[in-house]
Amino acid sequence: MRDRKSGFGVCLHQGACPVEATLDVIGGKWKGVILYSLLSGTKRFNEIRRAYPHITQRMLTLQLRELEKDGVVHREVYKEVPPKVEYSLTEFGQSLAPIIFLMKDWGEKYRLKD
Amino acid sequence: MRDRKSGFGVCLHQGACPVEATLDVIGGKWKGVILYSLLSGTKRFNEIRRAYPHITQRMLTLQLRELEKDGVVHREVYKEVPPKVEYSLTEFGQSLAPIIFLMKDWGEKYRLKD
DNA sequence: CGGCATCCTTCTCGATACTG
DNA sequence: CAGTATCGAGAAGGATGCCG
Repeated sequence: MRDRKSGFGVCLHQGACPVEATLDVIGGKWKGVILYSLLSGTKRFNEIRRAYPHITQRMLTLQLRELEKDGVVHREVYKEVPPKVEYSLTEFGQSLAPIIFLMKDWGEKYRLKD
Repeated sequence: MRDRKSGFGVCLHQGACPVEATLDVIGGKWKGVILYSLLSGTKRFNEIRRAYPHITQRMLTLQLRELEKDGVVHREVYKEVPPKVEYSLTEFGQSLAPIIFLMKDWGEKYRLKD
């Protein structure tokens, strides 16, 4: 599913799995948390890192790049020293908010079920 | 995230990522579609296969087993010849319906954006 | 600060073949 | 019909080090 180049296109044109199309955007290993943290506002790279220390720097970068490529996250680079990069949701990304919030609610409600 | 044995427990007890808890349940490669197809009612194994021919038999089995383990899908085996196995959502699984539907809506709305 | 490059390990997934 | 078993390729992910 994560394989946008091959599998996803096929999936889309079959017109049979809109759910997968959505999961393709938000289903990455850390994308849920990243999007969730950006829902509360623009964040710097290390702000997100501090919020989720168990995400490696590499993974955070990679996932953010994919989210950027999918058009849900905006990356603003300030040409300063030291560098400053801010991430925020695009308007398109905001359209995912209801889903993220529902997932948050569900997770909070049932997390202890196990 | 898929790694329930190590990562998930940690995530849960940190109490910091309810969104991940949800994605852990529905974020598997084919779980979205499977759940979506079960929302419209009980299905036999090969019914789901026919609906999504690009899911291999192996993967369908594996994903269904995980969903069963998570308590969202019920597996009913009829002791007949030939065998008959029916899959349905548990009541717990039904609680995911709003999320799945939202994801379906989003996917339908934005699938052509690329 | 916010990365990227590299190496290396782990895991996922598909293909194929076999079974009650 | 509804699986299970096994193999192997490739992707995902972690650790580490370097850079503007």
